[in-house]
Amino acid sequence: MSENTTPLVDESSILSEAKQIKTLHADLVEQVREMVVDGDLEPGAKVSERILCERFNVSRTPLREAIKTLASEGWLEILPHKGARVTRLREKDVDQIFPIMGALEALSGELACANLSEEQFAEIQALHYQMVLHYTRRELKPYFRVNQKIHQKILTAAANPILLQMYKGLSGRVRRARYVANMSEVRWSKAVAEHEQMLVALAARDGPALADVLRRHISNKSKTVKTHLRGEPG
Amino acid sequence: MSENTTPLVDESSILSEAKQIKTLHADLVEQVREMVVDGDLEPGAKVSERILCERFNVSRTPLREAIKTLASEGWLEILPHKGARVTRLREKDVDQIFPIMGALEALSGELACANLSEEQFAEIQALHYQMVLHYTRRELKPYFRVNQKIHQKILTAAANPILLQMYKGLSGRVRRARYVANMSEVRWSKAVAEHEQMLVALAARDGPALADVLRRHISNKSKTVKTHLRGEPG
DNA sequence: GTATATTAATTTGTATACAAAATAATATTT
DNA sequence: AAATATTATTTTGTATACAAATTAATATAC
Repeated sequence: MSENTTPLVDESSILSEAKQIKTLHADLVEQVREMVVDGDLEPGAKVSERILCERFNVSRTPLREAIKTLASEGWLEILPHKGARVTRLREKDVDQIFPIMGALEALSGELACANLSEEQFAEIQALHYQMVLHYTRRELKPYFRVNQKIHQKILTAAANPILLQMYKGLSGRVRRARYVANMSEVRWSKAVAEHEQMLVALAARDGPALADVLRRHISNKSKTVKTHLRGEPG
Repeated sequence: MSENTTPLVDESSILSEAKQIKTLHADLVEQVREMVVDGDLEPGAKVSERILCERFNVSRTPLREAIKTLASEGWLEILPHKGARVTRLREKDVDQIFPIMGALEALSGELACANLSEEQFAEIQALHYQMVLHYTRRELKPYFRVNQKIHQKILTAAANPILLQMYKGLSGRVRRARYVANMSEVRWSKAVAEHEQMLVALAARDGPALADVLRRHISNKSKTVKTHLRGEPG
């Protein structure tokens, strides 16, 4: 509800609320991941161990462990003896990732409909209208933020932490591309229309319908991103 | 992650000789993962760094990196300052994992139907009949092996390496449970019937139909595994 | 004898040290 | 001057060393 929450990637809230036991490794995974998500480390950029060690005042050991974890999560690519780079999103990757996100979102829709409480629905509904408002004002950035929250809520309502984790992994990898890819006016209006359908399906707890909308929604998003990727030089 | 998915280093595919570069980290990831899959390390067992270092004649540094990677892949759980354990499958996990596998398999079915060559279909068909033969002879182990191969072939035909990778991650986590869970006679015959339907759908390149069968198939499998898990003490 | 407290041993977490490979810089040849 | 070879520097990969926390063992109290 509060606006200061930077979106996405805070599994700590799900996994363990109050954990005093912290390791540098875990911290570094979180922090470096955030650097990638926020664009402090741009796609394709080299991830220098020395630089990051100095940045965080740690030795190479925990940092390297973090790099390995982030590589496994798909954020970084490791080239043996040449170091790590931020994974760059190619059209090929978009082709692979979006259908998977579609399948996972569709599943989340079905599960959410089965589990959704009236309270949760009300929350999503509120976010929806908030998003529509941003749309009418053509406020892209806030629109995106609320949009993300809605999808997050649905994922959460699905009550499947593993599903949520996997989705976040994929979502993070395409996040920047999604954000950067400006939608056309017509596409934007269609996206909002799709969200209207989501709300209807959610209200009726119609799992298959919601799954269908979500799949179409993300498929369209994929097209937008790909168009944008094509327009940009590698 | 680094089994037979497409290499992250796409430029090297042209040069193609640089595959010989191996790091201890990558090797260890593979070997320890295999130990888990093969049951050399049983679910819930503690993964001692010292033991494994001695086993593979390596220092702790690359081994710990491997452990972090395997934890990220879901094979191990790390308890800070207490070490790593082989992830134990609880009924809750089964409830979460199988629906996701269902969604991913369904997607793979759709994609496979879109891409499947006659040659690939013939291969799957051959495996299918081989599997049926094992069924008639009630040879459970070979049945499972061929079964796995069929699903693997479908996944491969989907031509989506990221999808394959994610599926393998989940599949590995439930592999032992699947294997150990003896099917009842009636369930086994139903499973074979489902496989027949898969072949029909594949032959017709009917994506939705195949997706549907795969989803039902894995849903039934889930029930079997859960029943078995319940029968066993935690 | 059981339970708690204290100490010793092991194990994990992190930092440093050294080896090997890759990159940058310099020199050499044409 | 361009291209190649050679050397120096940096960076990654691995091993070792030390610190902190956990587990085990021992001692003490009841």
